[in-house]
Amino acid sequence: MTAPADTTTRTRTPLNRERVLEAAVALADETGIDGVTMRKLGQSLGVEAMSLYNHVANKDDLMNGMIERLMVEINTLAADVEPPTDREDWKRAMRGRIMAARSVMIRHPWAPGVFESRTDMVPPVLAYFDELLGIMRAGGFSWDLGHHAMHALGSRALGFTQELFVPADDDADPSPAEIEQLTAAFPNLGGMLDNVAHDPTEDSIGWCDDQTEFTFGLDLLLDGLDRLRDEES
Amino acid sequence: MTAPADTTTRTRTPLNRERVLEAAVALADETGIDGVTMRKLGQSLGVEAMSLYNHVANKDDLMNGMIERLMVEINTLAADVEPPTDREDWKRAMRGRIMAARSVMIRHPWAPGVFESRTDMVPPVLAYFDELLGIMRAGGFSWDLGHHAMHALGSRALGFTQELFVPADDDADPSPAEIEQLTAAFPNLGGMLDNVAHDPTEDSIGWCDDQTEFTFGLDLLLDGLDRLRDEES
DNA sequence: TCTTCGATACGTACGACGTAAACATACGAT
DNA sequence: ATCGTATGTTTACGTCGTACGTATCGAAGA
Repeated sequence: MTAPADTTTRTRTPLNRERVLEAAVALADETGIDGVTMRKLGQSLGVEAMSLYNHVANKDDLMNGMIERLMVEINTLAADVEPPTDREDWKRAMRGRIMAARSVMIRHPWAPGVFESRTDMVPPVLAYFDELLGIMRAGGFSWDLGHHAMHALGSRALGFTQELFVPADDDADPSPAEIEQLTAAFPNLGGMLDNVAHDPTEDSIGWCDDQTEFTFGLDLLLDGLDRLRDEES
Repeated sequence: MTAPADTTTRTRTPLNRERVLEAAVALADETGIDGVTMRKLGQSLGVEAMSLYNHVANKDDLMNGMIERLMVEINTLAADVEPPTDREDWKRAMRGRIMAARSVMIRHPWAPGVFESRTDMVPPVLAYFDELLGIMRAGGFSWDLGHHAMHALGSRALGFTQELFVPADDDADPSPAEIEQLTAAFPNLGGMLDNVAHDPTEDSIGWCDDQTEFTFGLDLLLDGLDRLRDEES
């Protein structure tokens, strides 16, 4: 049954943690996070599922590793953003780093969900937040205000916010009949749908221009924090 | 084997969707959302797992139903919050409703996770958002600004934000050694830990006073929106 | 009163999942 | 040449969601 066939002809590329995580990220990009099972991940590496456990403690550890990889990606991009040049420049430096994080999140749509499900303190995540906090400190924030600021930003600091409604895939946009029904039951939401411009040429997931909404909320917070910082000093 | 024993003595209380959802919420409250499996839910109702499918299409539908129940709870509380009395009163009315939502989320700690994992438009959720939007409209918001506002608030409108780090349960608070290590590697985070007051008498999950941070972020956004509304008119 | 039928509950079964345990192989240092 | 250690395989267990067929029951019609 098991002839020692190819052991001589092919020296197997050795697996290691990095290759496992890389494959996991790639698999998640292709098939979504639910497509990442130990069996399928093994398959994508030409290996049995249990072999993965030599490089990863368990599935939780695998997820943490995937996050770690993303964070390295983010921190690399963030390193290209100019550090603040003076006390008033904190907002620009911060915004740049957050938008860098966001660009990575957009490349890996499964990532926000994984981040949300995880509560462990992964070092590269800490490094990222430490840098944000450092920028605020350099901008004159008190420890207290900086602390509040991190909470106020929340997941926005990592470049994502909860998408309220992602329309089901079966028909991307709601039909006119559905809209009419919705407008009747919920007049304010209906009015909004009628009156808010939805430029279909923009690349937007569903109805709203993600980028616009994200920066709107981000700037609202950053401007508010800027005002508080001024009052503080 | 199967004597028709108790069919005469006991008329079984009939199951229905409402009872199933109620039991599911109770089970989630007791054992966490992962404790809610079809088998265990059936067990808690004295019924086989498959019987539940007579009242619930599938597990997804069950989850939607649980959310629906929570939203009814929220909307009931929100109905007690005075509607805005004049154009300037929008912030109070909005804040009250959001804090009502928050009180429900705190009673059901599993709820944010379920909300985050769901993308369907459950009617009572729409009703809630419709009401928030109505309050803003009554306060003089344009459709556009109201729309941006909902995005800016994000999950905060439902009374929760992503908790960045929930310390592992094994030891609730990090040990001094861990803190020292962390401070060394991440000076800004370390400085914050050293300098931010953490009143242990407050009921706070871990290090930060949830309520304080939540209202801080919420007010930051509401104040910023108020300023934009003023500029708009 | 007896029959019939639709709704409801049960029981069994299947495939997928994470992973424990025992085993096999390969490799670098002695 | 040998032997421990790191790595990959095989088998198996328990749990999950749920498809499918059967049994039971209350109410309506004969």
